[in-house]
Amino acid sequence: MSATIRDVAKYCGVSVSTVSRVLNGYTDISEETANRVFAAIRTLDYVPNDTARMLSKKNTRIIGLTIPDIKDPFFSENAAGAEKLLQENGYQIFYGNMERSGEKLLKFLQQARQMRFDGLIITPDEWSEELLDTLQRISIPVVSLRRRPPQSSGVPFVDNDHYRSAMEMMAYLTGLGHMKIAHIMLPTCIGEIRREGYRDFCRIRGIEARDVRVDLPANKLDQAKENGYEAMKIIREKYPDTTAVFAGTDQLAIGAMIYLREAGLSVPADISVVGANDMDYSSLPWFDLTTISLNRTEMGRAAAQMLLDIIENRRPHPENLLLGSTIVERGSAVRLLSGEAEGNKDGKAV
Amino acid sequence: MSATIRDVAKYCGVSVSTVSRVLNGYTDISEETANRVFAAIRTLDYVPNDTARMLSKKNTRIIGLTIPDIKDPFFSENAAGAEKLLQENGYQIFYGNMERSGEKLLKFLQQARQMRFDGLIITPDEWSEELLDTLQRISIPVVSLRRRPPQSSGVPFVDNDHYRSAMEMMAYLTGLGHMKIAHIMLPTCIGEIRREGYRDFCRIRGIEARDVRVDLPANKLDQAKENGYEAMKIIREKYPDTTAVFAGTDQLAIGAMIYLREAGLSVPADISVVGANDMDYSSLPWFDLTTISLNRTEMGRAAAQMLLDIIENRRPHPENLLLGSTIVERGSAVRLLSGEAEGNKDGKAV
DNA sequence: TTATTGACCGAAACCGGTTTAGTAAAGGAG
DNA sequence: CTCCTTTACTAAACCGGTTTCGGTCAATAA
Repeated sequence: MSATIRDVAKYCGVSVSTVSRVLNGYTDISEETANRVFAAIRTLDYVPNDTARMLSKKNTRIIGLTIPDIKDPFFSENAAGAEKLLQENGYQIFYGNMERSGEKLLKFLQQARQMRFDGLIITPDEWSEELLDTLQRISIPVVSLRRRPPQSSGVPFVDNDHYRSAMEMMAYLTGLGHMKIAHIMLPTCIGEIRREGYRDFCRIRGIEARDVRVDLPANKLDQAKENGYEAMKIIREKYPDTTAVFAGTDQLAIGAMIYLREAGLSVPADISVVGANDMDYSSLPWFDLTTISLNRTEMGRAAAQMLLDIIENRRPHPENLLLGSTIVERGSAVRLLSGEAEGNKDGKAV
Repeated sequence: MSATIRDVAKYCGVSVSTVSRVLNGYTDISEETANRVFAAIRTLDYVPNDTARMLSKKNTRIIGLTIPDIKDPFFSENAAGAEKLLQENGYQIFYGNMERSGEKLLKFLQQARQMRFDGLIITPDEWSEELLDTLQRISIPVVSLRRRPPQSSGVPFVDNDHYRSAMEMMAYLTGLGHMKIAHIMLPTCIGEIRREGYRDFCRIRGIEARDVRVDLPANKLDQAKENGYEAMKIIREKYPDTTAVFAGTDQLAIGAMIYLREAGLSVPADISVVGANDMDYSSLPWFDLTTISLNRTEMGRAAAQMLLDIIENRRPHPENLLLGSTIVERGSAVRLLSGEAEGNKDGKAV
């Protein structure tokens, strides 16, 4: 097999500990010895065995990061943000694809414990009792990304402030003169928060709440388009005078647009449509979707930073983090023509 | 810290080796002893330390899998296919995001060697000398996915037969009566193979080759849409009588469609457009793109299978694998009206 | 009765690193 | 010249598993 540290030591006539110290950058080594060691390492093509190092150092410098669904549109940028920061700090990321399954998450946590990961960034689809128990037991620092744990759990999280951004989007739409705004909600944690923002805004401004909930099975979230379609159909039947639709995600918005297209209605001339999350094809001229843009890279980075702070004990009681977002104005939502307008016309947010 | 195997042994008055044997399912253990051990494991909440296990077993049961680019549209399904098979065989996957960088790949291989991965599935964007050298040196079984290594390297690969599928697509288009078919090529390995198929088909059938090469920098492959747009512009200028466009990927096709839309031409009435790879939004009614569909899950699975065969020495000299593909007929390419048709009208492939 | 066999289990070496505790030699202070 | 530091290094324990080799004991065969 490949050379070990003892081979290196023997080769240049020093002790094993000396080689180890050279490798770990200790300063109480003469330059000459260090050079001999480096030379030996080169000629023997020695590569330290990380599994041995992990065992004796009692840390792995591996962070587990769960992906709720490998097609999750947030995943790539979230991961990129986290990975960059963690790698700068000498950590590796071990990704786990959960496929929207709570069981796979529990298995992953078990693995994390066996492999002695130094930390975890998780995005669980639901906070079951078993999950909270397991998190308690494994005693690995953990932060939740994009999912808010029960307060009692003590698990810190970073998320976007979806409540606020829903409010802002509604303010934007009313600012354009819309007062009959429907909402398509996805039955997820985030979807619920957004609807909450939508409803509260409606209540405060005294406009009718027209939210439609689509009931995707949790493992079929990729069917969002089909569900946006169905939801739009319901909206047209139930609230035919709706002038704007605020969809819980861009995918739902596109689904809604498919329905509208089939119904012979054009966006935004006949009806405005906005989404949330800013998918990469939302900007295509066919959709040109006005939407809520989240800084996904920053989110990943923030979660990683929080985790590092916990691991390195810099922050014993981490506070949760709610990040802001911005509305990217494109062409799918326009000012309501005066004839149809019924609300305020100040054109500004509340 | 958490309990060790020695704690368990002490707790139930047996030797360490006995506990180990129980854990590893040896049969020379009395049922009574095994039960005592299991009970102890439960009450002590013992979880074996995988880093120690890896060290003594001299294998990690970890497979490294590189992702050329975290937004790579093949990644998710490729990974899902590989992961399923590997997990069934007790392996974990360690993903590495290469961000289209050859240097990151080399670093990943270094890591793989330090961590003593049992195998590697890689998708390198180019086969540099250094890469081949490193692969040679690390002595970890490796298979290449979606990239054909130099024959001399001895690295086995699995890929789709892009040459053949390009030919099939051309046969499909000529079958629809098109004889003036342009091709948009992406400057990648796959792009080159597809163009080869396109050109050979043109030569064999005696039709003019009208291929346009777009020159994306390798790290900006996500700008495919912009480049499809530019390429389409060139095609319109250089070959204005073109009746069908075969784009090297769906993204290029969409970019071409954006240009056509701006130019006031409609697809497929004025011009047919087809793509390749079948992205998930290619089926949206706005595009309804006829394209080449590859079985990406199957590809990942095949690569994993090949790797397992190598690792377990079942196949000392693995053969490369070229998978087939199918054309999914949608609405973006139609039969050329007789008035415009100039070629054969048999409506079938060559 | 003795040898053989098989079931069950333990002692200790081993995997390849890190780390602690300590030592020899050289240099400086008194 | 002795004592005290420093410098440069080493021996050996340790991390927590696996595995080899062998031993004990009871049952069976000779």
